Amino acid sequence: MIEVKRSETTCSACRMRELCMPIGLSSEQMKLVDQMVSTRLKIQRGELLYQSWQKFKSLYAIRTGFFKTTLSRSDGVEQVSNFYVSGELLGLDGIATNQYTCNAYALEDSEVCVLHVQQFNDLAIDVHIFQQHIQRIMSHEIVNDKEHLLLLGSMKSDARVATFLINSLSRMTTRGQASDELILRMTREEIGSYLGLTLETVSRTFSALAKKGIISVDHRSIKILQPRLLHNIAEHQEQPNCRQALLKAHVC
Amino acid sequence: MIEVKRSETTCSACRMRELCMPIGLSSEQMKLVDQMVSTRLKIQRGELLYQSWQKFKSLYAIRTGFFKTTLSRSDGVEQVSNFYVSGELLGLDGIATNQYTCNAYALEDSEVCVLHVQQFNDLAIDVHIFQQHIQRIMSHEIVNDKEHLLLLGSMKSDARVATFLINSLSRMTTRGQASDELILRMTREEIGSYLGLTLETVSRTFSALAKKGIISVDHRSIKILQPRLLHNIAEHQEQPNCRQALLKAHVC
DNA sequence: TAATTTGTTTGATTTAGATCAAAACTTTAA
DNA sequence: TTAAAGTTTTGATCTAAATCAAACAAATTA
Repeated sequence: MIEVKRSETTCSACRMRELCMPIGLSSEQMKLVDQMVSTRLKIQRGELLYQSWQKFKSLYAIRTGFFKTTLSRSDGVEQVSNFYVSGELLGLDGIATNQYTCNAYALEDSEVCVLHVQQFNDLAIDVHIFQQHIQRIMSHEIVNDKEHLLLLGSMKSDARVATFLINSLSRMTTRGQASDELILRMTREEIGSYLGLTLETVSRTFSALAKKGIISVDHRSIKILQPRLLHNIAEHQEQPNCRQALLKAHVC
Repeated sequence: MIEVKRSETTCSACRMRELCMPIGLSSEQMKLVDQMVSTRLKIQRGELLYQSWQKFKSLYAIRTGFFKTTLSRSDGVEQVSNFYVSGELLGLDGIATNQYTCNAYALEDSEVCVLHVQQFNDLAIDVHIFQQHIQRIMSHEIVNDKEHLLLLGSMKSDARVATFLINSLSRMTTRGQASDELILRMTREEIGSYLGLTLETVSRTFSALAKKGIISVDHRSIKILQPRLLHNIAEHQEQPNCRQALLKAHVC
């Protein structure tokens, strides 16, 4: 009876199980996971899912929708730190200090599965494989952040924008149908903040790429016409610090 | 007998146990951890501990010494992604993909405890509390990376340098004796790479801070004379994107 | 429907920090 | 001890990207 009830209230369509938990749990263990992710939450465009300094209570698996996370500077300005699409996990930054360290906003009407940390901990005691999986996801987050560090620390603006387009596209295609078209869910300002650029520079770079015939831009719909050339631009990161490149790698 | 032997070969002086593993393991479990960290490795200044794309075999707890990790750009130039002091854990980035994603260099003669991943996994099955602890360390790494992202994405050069000095000092003092003096183990070029600046800008910023009497610089020894003012500079991050600050936080 | 707000593009100008250059200082090697 | 290599400082110049500005387009709201 509980079984039947759960099949109604549970995240059965939630991609959590397929995407985030594709590992060998017994059906007994899987039931526990199901119970854990049974709470859903709808959240509207523009709303805050959680906020920096709030007590860490849950992880959130995105069922549908689109999110950005931002980091708050001491002067109150927020810098976009990442974008998250359906199937991805929000809130991992909270584990370290039991407080969230960024703010998560829905950029479109979204639905998430709530994984309460208490249930999560209870479960983890039994299901270490689950915990190992979370560990893997966290390590992935570290790897992503390092890539982003590299982008912010040493790539010039057109390489940053090109990298952003390539990554956005591949993220879409791994989660859905392959395509050369990209629907951006965020503003130029949010892209700029994410890439350490102003919105004007982002806009100008889009225009320049379009003029060269590498992409076509129709408001928030971007078509990648010459992926090869776009990759070249993303990789052609000799400036700034060309001198250093020369010294160390004998390039330039 | 094994007990006695272990006390000789084991990382008893290794701060691993105190610093990285200060959690409630039974003495039985602690024995397992001790066995696991019993392999030590000496590594000389300038040498590579592990390298990007190598198979992930171990985590390394720094016993003594100082390390930098670098990210490799596709053109071969390396950007410094972090510095690590004794008591900290190297190699967490390898868990996600079973390959290291950065290069770890010793900046001075160092000694590490080797945690072989196989032993590590076997142990984790028994000692989930250990695994939880690793999880916490990883989450901390994520939090640190996010802070670094914020620095690279939206702080101007003097705030970056001030933040670097403050963080370096606090990292030293948490691990040792409190002091207002800081011995840098890395070159200006490495600091610049870490902060997304050129070595000249780092040097100029040091000189400017010294001229103002906020710090004093004697080659690689830095004395913090006015920590209050240094904090102000680190936090005074209104530029760049002053307009955005104005729009969003009504500052400037 | 017009009115208002929000987001985007493009142009002109400015500037923080990069680049280039050279001298001075430190460390290591011979 | 000198030599050679590596590191740091400081100055002059240049440039990529920020800032300022204004027109325009899209999305919301009245």
